[in-house]
Amino acid sequence: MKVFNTLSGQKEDFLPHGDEVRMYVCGVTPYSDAHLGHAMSYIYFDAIQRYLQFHGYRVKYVQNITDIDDKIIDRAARLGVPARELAEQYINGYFDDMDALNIRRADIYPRATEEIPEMLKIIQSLVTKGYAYPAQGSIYFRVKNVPDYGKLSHRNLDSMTARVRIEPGDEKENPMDFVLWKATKPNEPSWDSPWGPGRPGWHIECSAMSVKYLGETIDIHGGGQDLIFPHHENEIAQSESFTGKKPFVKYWLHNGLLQLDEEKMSKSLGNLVTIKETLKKYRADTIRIFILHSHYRTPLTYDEGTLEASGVALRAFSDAKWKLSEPYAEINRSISEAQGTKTDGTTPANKYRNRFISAMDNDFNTPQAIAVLFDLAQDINRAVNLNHADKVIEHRNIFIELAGVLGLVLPEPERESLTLDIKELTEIKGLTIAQIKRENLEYLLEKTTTNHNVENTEGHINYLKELRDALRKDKKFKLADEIRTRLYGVGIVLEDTPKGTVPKRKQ
RNA sequence: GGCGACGUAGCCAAGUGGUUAAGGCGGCGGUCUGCAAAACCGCUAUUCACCGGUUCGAAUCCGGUCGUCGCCUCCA
Repeated sequence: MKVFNTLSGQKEDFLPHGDEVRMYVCGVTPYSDAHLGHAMSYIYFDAIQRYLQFHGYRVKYVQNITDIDDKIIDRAARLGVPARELAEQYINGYFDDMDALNIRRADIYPRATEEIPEMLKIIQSLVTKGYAYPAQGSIYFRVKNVPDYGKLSHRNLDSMTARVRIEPGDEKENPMDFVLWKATKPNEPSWDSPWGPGRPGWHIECSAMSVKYLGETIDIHGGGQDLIFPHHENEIAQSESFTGKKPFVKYWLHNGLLQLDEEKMSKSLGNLVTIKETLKKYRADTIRIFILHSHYRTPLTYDEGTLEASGVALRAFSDAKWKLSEPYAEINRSISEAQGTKTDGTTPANKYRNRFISAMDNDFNTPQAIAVLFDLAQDINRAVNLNHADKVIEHRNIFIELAGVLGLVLPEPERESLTLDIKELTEIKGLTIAQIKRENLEYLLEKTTTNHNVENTEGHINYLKELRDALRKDKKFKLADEIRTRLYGVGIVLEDTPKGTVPKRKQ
């Protein structure tokens, strides 16, 4: 298995320290709703975590929550609520989003405000060792004491310093020094420290949490490419100076950033689409296919056309997975009972699993992994067409397994609910086809097309379907087709199969 | 200015030295169907931004040009 390591700039063999992979991914600062860029990053790392487990590793996954920082304080002050309360609200929203996207929870979500003692311990040690110095109640990290500072972002102090503007009144020794502990300002949350009241700088929490929960050297540290500098660079400097052990992280994995139009999607630029908004228009699986169909290190552009295409792809996956359900169930059940259905890992279908593994072993190539799913889906459909039940079941099992590794749910379409009975229909239901008057049909179509409340339209749809079946039997195709067309107009597709008509929602 | 990445069909997107350049969306033709839809079958890049070079051989390596993006300030 190979992974691309930002530190070396190359693909390297993945050799974790033990049979448990220790993985840390930078989490969010909860002061507003998470956007699709966050979803992208966490979906990638979710797929990585799932794949590592599929591969046979145990994984210990830690993700921090920066629940105290300038933006939280500003926003809370503007809204007149305590910072803690604001953070709590958006942390809950964040977890709702992650759950809705079927992103597995990390094992531990440490919060900055609950890890202050750990951070102070590290800061104290850094001061003692000369890697940090106090200035006006704050503590700064002394970057020039770290000879290999810049190794992750592949730059050196001189080139960085040349570009930095020196701000007047800056108490730093060197403009590249960064704050470990911020002296408190009036009306801000603060914690006691040996240097007076204050709050932690941003970078220190990750060092503290990583060391505390995963140890002094971990296997994977992930995040967006925008975190490489300064955040991760500074984490390395702090952590390695504190522990005296290198490397702090064996493999640095960074995902490319989501673009909106010509720019990076970001909170500070304000050009974003939140996860909640996106989930109103697209299913979680659709979003996942949209994201995973591009490699994690490549930037991806938010595009509704591409999302729509992902939705179409999802429909194909879903249909392939549920071929054994109505109306195919009966056919396939009889065949499978007659022929038996064992799958033992040496079947021809296993070549798909091997292709999937080769793809994912090569720096988590999810686009290729998804291509394998398409090929599998095609094989399932071919087997269904030929009534080869053994083959259907064998391929379907692998399909479901591999789709699951990518975190795709592919839930069964809800068809039972189409049998709801609606009061207004009962009086019409007694009529025979010969008695159906144009007005009755118009009435039903009107009911269906104007009422977009799903609960109340199911019964209408189902009745229209029955009506249409009867019309088709009577060869009244013009009217039957009109029903189909009108339903299509409100997002209902009627598919006629040899075993009957299946109503489906357009994706 | 420094560092990093990218430019592959109408669109999205793999491939990074060697048989016919994955896969998806869209489009076209066919099978099936009363007609559709879905599914299946076939077609849809002699060519990988452009110009040079290395090589028996390059989309893949090297140099240059043009264009795009990210980081260098908080940011997944």
